[in-house]
Amino acid sequence: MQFSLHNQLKKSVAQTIFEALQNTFAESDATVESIYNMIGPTPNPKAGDLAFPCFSFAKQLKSSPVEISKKLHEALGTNSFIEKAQAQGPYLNFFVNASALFKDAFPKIKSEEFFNQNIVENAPKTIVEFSQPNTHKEMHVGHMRNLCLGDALIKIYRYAGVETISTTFPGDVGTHVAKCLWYYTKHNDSQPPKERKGAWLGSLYTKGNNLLEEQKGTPQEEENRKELTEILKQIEKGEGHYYDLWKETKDWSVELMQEVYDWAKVGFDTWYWESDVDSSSVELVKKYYEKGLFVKDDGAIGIDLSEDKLGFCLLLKSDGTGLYATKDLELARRKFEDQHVDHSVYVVDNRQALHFKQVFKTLEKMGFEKAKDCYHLQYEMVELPDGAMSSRKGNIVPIQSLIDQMVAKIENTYLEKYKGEWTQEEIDNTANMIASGAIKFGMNRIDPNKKIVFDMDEWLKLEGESGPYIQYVYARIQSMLSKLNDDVEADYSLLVDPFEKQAMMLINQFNDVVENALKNYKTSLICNYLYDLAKAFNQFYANCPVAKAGEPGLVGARRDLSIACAETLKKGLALLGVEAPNRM
RNA sequence: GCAGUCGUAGCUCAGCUGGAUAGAGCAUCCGCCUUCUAAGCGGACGGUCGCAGGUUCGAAUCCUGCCGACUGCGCCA
Repeated sequence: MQFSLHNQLKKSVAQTIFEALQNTFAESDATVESIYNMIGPTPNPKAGDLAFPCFSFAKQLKSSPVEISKKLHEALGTNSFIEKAQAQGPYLNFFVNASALFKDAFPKIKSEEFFNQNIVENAPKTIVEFSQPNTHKEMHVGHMRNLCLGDALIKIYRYAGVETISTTFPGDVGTHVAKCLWYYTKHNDSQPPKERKGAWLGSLYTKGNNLLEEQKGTPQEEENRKELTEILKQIEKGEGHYYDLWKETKDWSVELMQEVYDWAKVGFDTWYWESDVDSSSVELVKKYYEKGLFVKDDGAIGIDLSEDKLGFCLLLKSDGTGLYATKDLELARRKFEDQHVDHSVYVVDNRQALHFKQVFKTLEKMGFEKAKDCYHLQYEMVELPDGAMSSRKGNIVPIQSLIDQMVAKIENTYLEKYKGEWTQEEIDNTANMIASGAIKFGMNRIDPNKKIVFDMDEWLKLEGESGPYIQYVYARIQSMLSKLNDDVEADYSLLVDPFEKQAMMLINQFNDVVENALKNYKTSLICNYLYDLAKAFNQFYANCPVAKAGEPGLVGARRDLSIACAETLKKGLALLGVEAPNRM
């Protein structure tokens, strides 16, 4: 992916360096763009705000980095964003005139121009597949990580100017469904509840699975297997009482999923069902088998990928039915050919790493050019302190239970003081907004390849580096602004406090963070940044009075700085799918 | 056995594609509400960056080996 030079400060400094370089070292082949990408942070504010390391030029310019830095410094032209430059050893450091920068940036922040730049150039049309829950099971907090990750990624892509399709691929067929329906028909004697039937259905799956395990090795085993096969057959054929039951119960699960999606305000442009691609994927594989790409081995059909060190990828079982990989081939074909995407991202946990390597390699061998633009965004599991969560065993924390406990905690502690003053509706809305913020921020905060050990008590603490911390800053700013006379004129040159500067510099970095998040598929970078910015605002707020700043120009300038912080935080939270409440 | 991911403060984690004195949160202890929401701010305590080599002007970051944890490896999804 190609990125634009969207950071005005860095672009302008890069231009200044470029000119100095041209004037001093004619043989330099550095471009404004290459310089832009080399400009980085300094270790501390005393050393400056931006650093330009000169090491990489040493060889080409046959001069020491220290010497280069010195000469560049002497040749440096003026730049309105730069207060002064300093050659410090091999680094050329710049002290930014943050108030000049802010004066330039604030109107663009207010008009949203700052947030509407194309960060990506020549963006490839992208599809992101995420949230692939199974029907007939209950969604747990592990599924939430996937949902939060995928949704944030989509929003970041779209923010950056990439046309993106969001899609989901629920597992509505397979042995888990058969096990659930088997128990439902043969052993269940309770009635489905009136509400949240999907959760009840999920518990039947767990019971069914346990009973089948128990009956292994008994005369019942053979009979059970026959029954499961019969269930699967009827679903595949689309007729019979099991098929009818499947259709009915599937809807219960989908309702439950939809409840979670609605709560999280996540939507999908396209829903692909496993049952949709089931038979067509088998046809697809047969076609390529006839072409000679796939081979028969031990009665089954697959592709030998051992020369790519990916083993053997099985595609048709000896009974002629397909597997997970089979369906993913057909699904990928549809994404390429029906949706015409150039770039395809799969948000799936890291246990599928080999699966996707095999699928992508197979697609490549099938002749799909876009196979090389497929990316498996893998993430580690959410576990409980005593190990992995498993619907099979029944030791899960349902998403709903986390939501309910969190909303209750927020209403009964933090929002308690507003009871009577606010309407119950506002209290409910706010509590849900904060709970959503806590969960989404919490799920995105951790680097994807680190596992999350889920501890309910920890999640219910809404202090420190959390979504509500950021939301709280936003709400406090709104509250402060509402009490402020907003027609005083700002004099930005009065913003000279280090805390003010810190906040202004961070705001300027917003789009750089988005760029990095995109480059590295790391939504966690957005979280880290928002926390830094919120923290910077809190420090500013604790040290610099706004309303009682004294000089009117300073009141206006601090007011605008607060507005800019609030708007940037709000935009950043939105990238995580988190709303910012006006009061909390 | 082979492959992948991870190993930074008591706990949970940042540390961007190597860069200048390793940073937060939680926990513990101490201070700050007669001024803009204390879900906050400040301070103290706390680290041989798993171990050993290597590359480099420079390594928590890259390479190799070892140790440890987790995951995956043909008829589940």
